[in-house]
Amino acid sequence: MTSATVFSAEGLPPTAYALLGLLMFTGRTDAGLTGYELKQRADRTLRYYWVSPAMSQVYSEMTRLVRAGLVLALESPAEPRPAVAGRRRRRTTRYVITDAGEAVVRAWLAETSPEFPVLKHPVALRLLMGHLSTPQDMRAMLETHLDALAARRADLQAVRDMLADREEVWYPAMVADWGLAYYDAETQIVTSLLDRAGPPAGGAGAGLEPDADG
Amino acid sequence: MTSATVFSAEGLPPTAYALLGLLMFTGRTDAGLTGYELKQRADRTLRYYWVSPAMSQVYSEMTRLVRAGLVLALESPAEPRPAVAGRRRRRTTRYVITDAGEAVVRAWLAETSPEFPVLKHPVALRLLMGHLSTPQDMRAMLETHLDALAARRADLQAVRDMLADREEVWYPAMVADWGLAYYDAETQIVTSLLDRAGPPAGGAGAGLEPDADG
DNA sequence: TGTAGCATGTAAGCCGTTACATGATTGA
DNA sequence: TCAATCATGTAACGGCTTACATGCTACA
Repeated sequence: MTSATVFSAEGLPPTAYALLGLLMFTGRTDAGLTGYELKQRADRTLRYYWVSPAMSQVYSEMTRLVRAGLVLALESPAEPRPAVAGRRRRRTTRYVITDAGEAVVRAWLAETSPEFPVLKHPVALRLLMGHLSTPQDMRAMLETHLDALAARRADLQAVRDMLADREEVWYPAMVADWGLAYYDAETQIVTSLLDRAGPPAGGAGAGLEPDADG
Repeated sequence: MTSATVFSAEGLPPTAYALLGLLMFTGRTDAGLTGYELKQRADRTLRYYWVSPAMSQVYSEMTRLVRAGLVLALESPAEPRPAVAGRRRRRTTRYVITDAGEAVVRAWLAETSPEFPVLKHPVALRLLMGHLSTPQDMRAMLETHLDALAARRADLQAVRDMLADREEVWYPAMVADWGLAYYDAETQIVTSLLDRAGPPAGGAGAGLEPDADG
């Protein structure tokens, strides 16, 4: 229709689509989101299976999207004096996705296929070099990782609870459940690695086995 | 001991430690590894829980590490004529980790603690925005992902088989098993998501449920 | 009055990728 | 002789982060 539809659907980094996607939940009918709020949403969603971009990136990405006509920046209409007592008047930029923006997200979803996931797992990376450390230290590392995993899982569970069974967020809830199952699986796997017998002889003892000294 | 031990253990990107770690397997006693071989090792190990760096990065990283004294670049001693018939004579740079390099890796392992893993999961990211697509398309995406998962798993299984039960690679085998279990878990989770009932009403039908049209 | 949260950016810089360029060796 | 693999780099650039800078509002 408009010339705006010509925008190349590629050329945008995945994080841009992620942010556009977040704007599709509240940014359409409502007043939109501030950069700050966008970052908060990201922390509660993207964080678990993507990356929560830095504040500065949220802003620079919004600038880019506004320039591309995919997002509208609403300088909020002043409200010169505090309208309601005790209510902070907000004079900030609120971002709203445009029709062109929505079209771009839909096209991206429909016409491109997802790459295989990339995992950056510092614990696994270090375990690979276990022979440079001690079995005790490797055990400790894995146990610490179990704690971190539990903490993360609790965070995500809180998010999941917020989503309750509201239908608008059916898919986000689904993704959250995916994440929970993922953390559970990783917990099981790491636990079983800890149970596993240590490296064969040679080394200083029992490997990953809890040292039954004495 | 030597002034080389002063090298700041930080300041190196994780990929540098990963590459140093790879050099610790063969690069110590043997003739070392070429950049090319290093990349191959990375493809068989790092790839599954980290990132397999581009060739160009392998070289630039080696350059950095050589400059830092953590790696030795051996310009191979010529072998002017093909020593053995049918055997390619290699006149290439082979990289060997130095004592300082080994110290740095060990210090990194012992003194720094791993960050929480980061997952970049394009499939989950798209599923989050499922309401912008059709349940059918989401189903198809997840099914395609299952195929990709199976292919990846097979690759990793092949790697695991190569590691057999050789003790030098006990830890790499452990990490490979971790990866296999991880892929299995993800397969289960995605399968269960596909079995799950679709989004409640409103939308055009049965959600993720296989459409029982007619 | 001060701190915490809200809000918005700029600047510098590293990590890492793709694209490009080059050339030797092996085997069909 | 041609293609595939081995082998090594440079250049340009993009994404994303950290550090820095600024200022307002709410509340204790």
